[in-house]
Amino acid sequence: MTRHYPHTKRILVAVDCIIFGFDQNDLKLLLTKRSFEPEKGKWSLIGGFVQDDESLDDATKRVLYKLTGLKNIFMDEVKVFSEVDRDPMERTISVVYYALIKINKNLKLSRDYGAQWFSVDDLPVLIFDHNNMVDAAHEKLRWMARHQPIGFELLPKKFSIPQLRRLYEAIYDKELDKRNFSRKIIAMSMLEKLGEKDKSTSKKGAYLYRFDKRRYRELVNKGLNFEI
Amino acid sequence: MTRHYPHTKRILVAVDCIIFGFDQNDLKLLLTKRSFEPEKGKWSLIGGFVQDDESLDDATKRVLYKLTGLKNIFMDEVKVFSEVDRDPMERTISVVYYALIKINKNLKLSRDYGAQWFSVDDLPVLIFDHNNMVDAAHEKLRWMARHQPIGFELLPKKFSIPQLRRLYEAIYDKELDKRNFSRKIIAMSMLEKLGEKDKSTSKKGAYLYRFDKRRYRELVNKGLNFEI
DNA sequence: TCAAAAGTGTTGACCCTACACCCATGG
DNA sequence: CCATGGGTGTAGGGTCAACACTTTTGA
Repeated sequence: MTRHYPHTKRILVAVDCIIFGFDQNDLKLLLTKRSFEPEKGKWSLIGGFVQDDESLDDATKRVLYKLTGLKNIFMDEVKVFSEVDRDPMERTISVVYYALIKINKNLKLSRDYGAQWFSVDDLPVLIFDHNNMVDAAHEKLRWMARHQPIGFELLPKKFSIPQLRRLYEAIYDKELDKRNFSRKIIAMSMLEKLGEKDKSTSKKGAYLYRFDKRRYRELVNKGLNFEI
Repeated sequence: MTRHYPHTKRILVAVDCIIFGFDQNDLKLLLTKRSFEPEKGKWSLIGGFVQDDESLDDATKRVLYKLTGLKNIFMDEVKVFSEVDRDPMERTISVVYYALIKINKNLKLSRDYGAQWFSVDDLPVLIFDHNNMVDAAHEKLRWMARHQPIGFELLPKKFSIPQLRRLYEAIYDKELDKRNFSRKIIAMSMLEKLGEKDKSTSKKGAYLYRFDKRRYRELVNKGLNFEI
């Protein structure tokens, strides 16, 4: 015997991803050319319908993997967009995620989606309510970056303090005092200083650091609360 | 011509609400006896399926109204629960909201749901993943109450500082220094002091205040950031 | 008159901000 | 040798936490 809840018209469930990356000085996000109707050919977020056998997290991982070839991407739910007419073709609710990835030469984007990086403050018009999704995701990113150590997800494993500062300046769209910033971040003692220097942005070179996740967790257990 | 996206098995979309209330000293939440299969008769969150013609917010408002008779309840999305087998009957994803209401003698709960208030730290076992939903909602409430002035939604329009403090003590499950607390909250100057006193909890009586939303917005525009 | 809750002030520690100069080095 | 970005120290103000006693009044 198969039992069912009472019938309602079908509601499709989708996920859409705001994929952030950081490229030296700019916070960017990845947009794709929509490959199917409606609005085929327009700029849109990457997304997909949730399948029978997957949770929303699974669906998001699948979508991200197909585009970037990466697994274990940092991702976080933002909110659900569910206005009745948001998709003109059929009733679809969409759960928005943001994801953080490291832009570097190893990153090989699938050619299938016509994906392109855009600076967050110079975006094209997107389909449906996708611009609103971006706004919501950006706001959540700012909030989370301030209170959780997620900024490191956007940087290479080894990074310099000035690089980290530029990242936060890009996220907050605000200049930060370099002395205060480095004092604060070092005082949290969750960074491991490496011997090497990064000379790509200056002649003197800047010391490289690594985020020490284990140490961070210890500190949190001792009552540290991260805030930048 | 009707166009459709490719077919997938139907996924039902539901909302579930964690309704918080504050009763003098305790943070409570409202549970109902489930009235349909599966798990009929067990304690559960109040919820409902999203209908064709409503957004998630609409659905949540409808569910809250049917139970409490109230409109304009404060509510906020927490996250989506979407594990494939979370509902044994049929694939259902559920969007969790928390809502804040004022418990008082005007509150007339519908008799249809067998609803009952429970102290947040003395809850029964709930159906499905509802206990996890409560945990997620409670965490979000703590977070939000610290950073946004939502605590007032749980108190009567007129309230005393000690009452407000007891509320925050209940939310954080932590004692707060009454001198520091009242200094801090008054310094934010978003409360309007009224002439009257509340004598229900002491012989001396405590001055009543009102939250001044307009003033609060002004302060935020001037760069205040609320934090308790 | 006493019990019970409300109200109030001070101090020291810490943290945050603002600010300017020297260092290292590749070109 | 000089232009460029990296690195560092200090002082003042503000904020926060810790702490105890007086006030009011109903019972």
